[in-house]
Amino acid sequence: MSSPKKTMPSAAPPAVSMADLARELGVSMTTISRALSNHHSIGAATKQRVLKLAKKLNYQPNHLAAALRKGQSRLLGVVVPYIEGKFFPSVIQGIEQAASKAGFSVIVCQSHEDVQLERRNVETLLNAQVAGVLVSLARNTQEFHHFDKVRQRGVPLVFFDRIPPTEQVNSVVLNDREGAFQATRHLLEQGCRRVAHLAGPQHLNIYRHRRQGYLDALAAYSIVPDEDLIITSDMTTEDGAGATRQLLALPEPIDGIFAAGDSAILGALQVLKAQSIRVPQEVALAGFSNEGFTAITEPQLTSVDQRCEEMGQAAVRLFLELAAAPDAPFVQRQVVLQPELFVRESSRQGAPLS
Amino acid sequence: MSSPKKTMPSAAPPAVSMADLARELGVSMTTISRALSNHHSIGAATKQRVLKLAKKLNYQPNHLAAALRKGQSRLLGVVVPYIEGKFFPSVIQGIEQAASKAGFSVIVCQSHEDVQLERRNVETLLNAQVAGVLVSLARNTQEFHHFDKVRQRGVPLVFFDRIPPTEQVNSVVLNDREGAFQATRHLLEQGCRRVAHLAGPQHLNIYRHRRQGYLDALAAYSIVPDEDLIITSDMTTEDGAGATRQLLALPEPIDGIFAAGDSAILGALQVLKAQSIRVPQEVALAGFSNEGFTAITEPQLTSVDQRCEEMGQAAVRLFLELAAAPDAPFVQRQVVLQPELFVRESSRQGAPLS
DNA sequence: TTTAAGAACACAAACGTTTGCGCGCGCTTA
DNA sequence: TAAGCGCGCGCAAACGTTTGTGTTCTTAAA
Repeated sequence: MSSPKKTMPSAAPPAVSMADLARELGVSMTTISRALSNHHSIGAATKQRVLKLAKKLNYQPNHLAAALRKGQSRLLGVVVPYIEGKFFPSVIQGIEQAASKAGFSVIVCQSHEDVQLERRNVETLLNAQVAGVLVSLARNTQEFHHFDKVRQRGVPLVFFDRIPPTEQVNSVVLNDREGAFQATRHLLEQGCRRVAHLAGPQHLNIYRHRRQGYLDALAAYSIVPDEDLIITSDMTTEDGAGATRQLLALPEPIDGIFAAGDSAILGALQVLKAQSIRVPQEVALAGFSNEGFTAITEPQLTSVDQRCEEMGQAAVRLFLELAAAPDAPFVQRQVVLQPELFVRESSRQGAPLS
Repeated sequence: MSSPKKTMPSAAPPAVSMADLARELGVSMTTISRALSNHHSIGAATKQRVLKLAKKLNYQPNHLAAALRKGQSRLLGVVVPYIEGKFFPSVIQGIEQAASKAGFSVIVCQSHEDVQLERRNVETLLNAQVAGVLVSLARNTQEFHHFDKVRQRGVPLVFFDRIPPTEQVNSVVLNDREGAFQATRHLLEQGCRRVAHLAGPQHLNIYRHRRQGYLDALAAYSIVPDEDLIITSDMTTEDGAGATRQLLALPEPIDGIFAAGDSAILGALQVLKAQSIRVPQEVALAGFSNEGFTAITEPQLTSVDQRCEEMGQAAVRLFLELAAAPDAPFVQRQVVLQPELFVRESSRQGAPLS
């Protein structure tokens, strides 16, 4: 309204290109290109002139053209199952940080736990000529041929958190077994002797390892695992609630629950409170992921932190290594992060009642 | 290990291009290109042959080249302050959905509430030749020249949720005033008469409107607003807690709090419970955003839902409209979504004690 | 003084598409 | 029978970079 400009029919002024700079300075485009990328065969004086003019004309490099010519962009593709909750946003956060430090931009896709969409996402990313692909698998991904194309094109591929079981791949994971071990051992240290486990889909490495950690901790205390105390589900809040009701119906009562996810342990907590069973006095609880809400339930929930940001950063580092040596023969690399147990009221003996 | 392939030094097989298809079929690249894009000047028979061969050779179009030639890609750039919590992931969800339906891919950037990063993100997106830019402003963005470049390049620009105040822009927003009005009126209907308001930074449209809604509701009940009852902050949980302590120190007690964000109302709840003040009997609470944790606190928190997914979808629709008529003179468009109040225990009179 | 070497820059061919224009064919219409 | 028209397709020039291979000087070594 107060704007001085006329109606301006979006008169898109053709962006200034290297050709413009070259014409203006009376040199060739080669010189411009090399000056901007700080090539050694360009004189210091010329470089200065080019840089200065570029600033003045507000030259913006066309990354598309560069990517086309070089067959590779400065884009990093990421495929995650979803972005709700705390985990994936945080690891994306770590990825963005490390990537931007290395001069890469990040493009994020969600598979929504669907292998079909995952497939399409990978295609999309490849067509966008990404320099690398970072993937955390969808829940129902049991077949991995859609990743072959990535490698065939020579694009670095890194899996994180949820990784393929048998394939030779580069990956960064949490030591899920250790995290589960610590959480379960902690419950045992608090005096629990009948600790149940809410397990996730066992074809996923993370849930398999968490279950193993649980079993290992029991073994360390010479407790023989009771199959009735291990309930496998999709780990939603409702699943956790249902499983807990099932556990409470057992003839011999339980005194602790370790869930492979925080949503499930939340469901457990809700059922226990509804039935006026005191937490942690009668049943102690521990979860996995250190979700934001673990600190605001009553009692607050003990949980295993997954080092989300470190995971993202590590994935990018791994990608950069792979990108640095494009034609190197494949050697499997895996970085394993150490989890950290956050002990809160839901498992601490003598914790104040709410 | 069991893989039959040799060590395979990442022998990237040169991707099959339109030139390959043309050679194979003995036609020109023009024909290939037109056949693939279903151009009318290509015979049906030829189209079939091309399509078939493309499938057979697993031809993957190089979007970069196409984008370069056409000066526009099928990428949609999104800039948000952050992706934690529920709101932005959900709206991104809506964006992805609508975008993929229209054949666009989405690239997400976080500004981390920093105008500097926001500026850089916009640059990055433009250099990636995105077809459009969708933005929700960073908290400290008070100056908007970095968006001029977007329009200058003729790239459609849509703001959502947090939009510039004075500028002539296209935007999709929630009716924040209405949402705040409903929440506050609800508290008054429950019998509250001294309702406080935890307000956010007033240079942001959303917080200004929420405050106005609060004031309007008071006016509807002929209550003159008390400046002591309006506390402005950054709306973190700590801010909410601090503000609540401040309110409790007032000589005349309050009986309700409406916060412009859920984190703040959570802080309020924690302080009230710590001081054994009963919610909602002594002080009723209502927040804004309908975050996930509002359903798991005790008591559960009343909150205003922001129609996140609809917002994302609407933003994409707006973008598509703008993209359809590139040279149309600018006319300001704004779509306003209607909020929905979720009434829960924290405000319901006669709600069961936890 | 001759020669080799290096510094500083230019030529031109790529990268894989899209698209305005042109050309020949067979058909209809006058 | 000649003019006109639409169909189906090819030619070649873009789009904005990067880069291997020159080319021209200047300078140091032989």
